[in-house]
Amino acid sequence: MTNTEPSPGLAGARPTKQRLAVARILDTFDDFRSAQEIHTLLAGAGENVGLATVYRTLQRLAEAGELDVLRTEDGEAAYRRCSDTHHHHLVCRSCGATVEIEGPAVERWTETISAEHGYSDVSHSLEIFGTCASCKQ
Amino acid sequence: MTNTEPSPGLAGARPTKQRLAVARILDTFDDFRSAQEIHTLLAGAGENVGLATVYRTLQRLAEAGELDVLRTEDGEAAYRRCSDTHHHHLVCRSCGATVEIEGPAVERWTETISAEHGYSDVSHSLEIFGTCASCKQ
DNA sequence: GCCGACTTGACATTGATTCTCAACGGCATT
DNA sequence: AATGCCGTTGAGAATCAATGTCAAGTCGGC
Repeated sequence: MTNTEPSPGLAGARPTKQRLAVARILDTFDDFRSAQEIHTLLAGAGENVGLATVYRTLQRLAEAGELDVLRTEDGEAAYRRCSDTHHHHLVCRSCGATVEIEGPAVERWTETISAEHGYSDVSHSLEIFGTCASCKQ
Repeated sequence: MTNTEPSPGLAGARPTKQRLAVARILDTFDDFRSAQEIHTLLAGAGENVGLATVYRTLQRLAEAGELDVLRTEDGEAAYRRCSDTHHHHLVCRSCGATVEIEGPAVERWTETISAEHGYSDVSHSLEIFGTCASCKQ
């Protein structure tokens, strides 16, 4: 029997050299990085992956829930690997350090609110930006 | 005595024709509109205000807290007049209808969390996107 | 090894936002 | 009312992330 479930961490996509490279680089950091940054990181690691491919791959992974996406305060998308539970982030504005946060209360709250107003098909985004202790001084 | 407090709704900026036009148009809708849309609305109203000026004005007003800003799911900034209390939004993905939401609990929660992790200078963004009742069917 | 379907990458393009800088317009002063 | 200072404007160029294009390359099964 052939294994129908291909390489892990790739959302079922063909495990091409490029996608593997992206998947690998994602393990080397644990804060949020923009697609452009990731592209540069790859180049620095000797892996020449086209920018478009990086975008495509990140998007696919994000859709598949393999990655967290967030919009920085100036509107760029940033990615990182995430645990599979739904959660939010506390992000340092200057160094990018991230803390994963769970807020069951918030989840319930948003659901109640949207139901109350007749909204369905609801998604929400909650990000907290601040300056972390070490960047403070 | 000279009135030190200039025109209202302009964040203390000089009340130029352009700024007044922007301020006025903001009163004609109560959902979120992108800068570009606002620019077009102005043009449609016969007020020819430069795009750059629209951007500058909106930014200034937003900074002054006269406007709410939010990032749509695809990263564009959208604006609208807001009440002066801090709050969040429940936005319809398809028609843009907006409900203003207050969540003292969330405010407290974010503050506690960030303090817990040593983050200071904290701001947060919480938006809920969904499909409103009328767009549902 | 061969083939069709899926991927890639270099490049062009879009679209929002910001920058530049000379011309302009408030406004306090004379 | 005229003057000068300084903030403001606008047209276009410049940025920059993100997406589209399409021919060339690659994967995996047969």
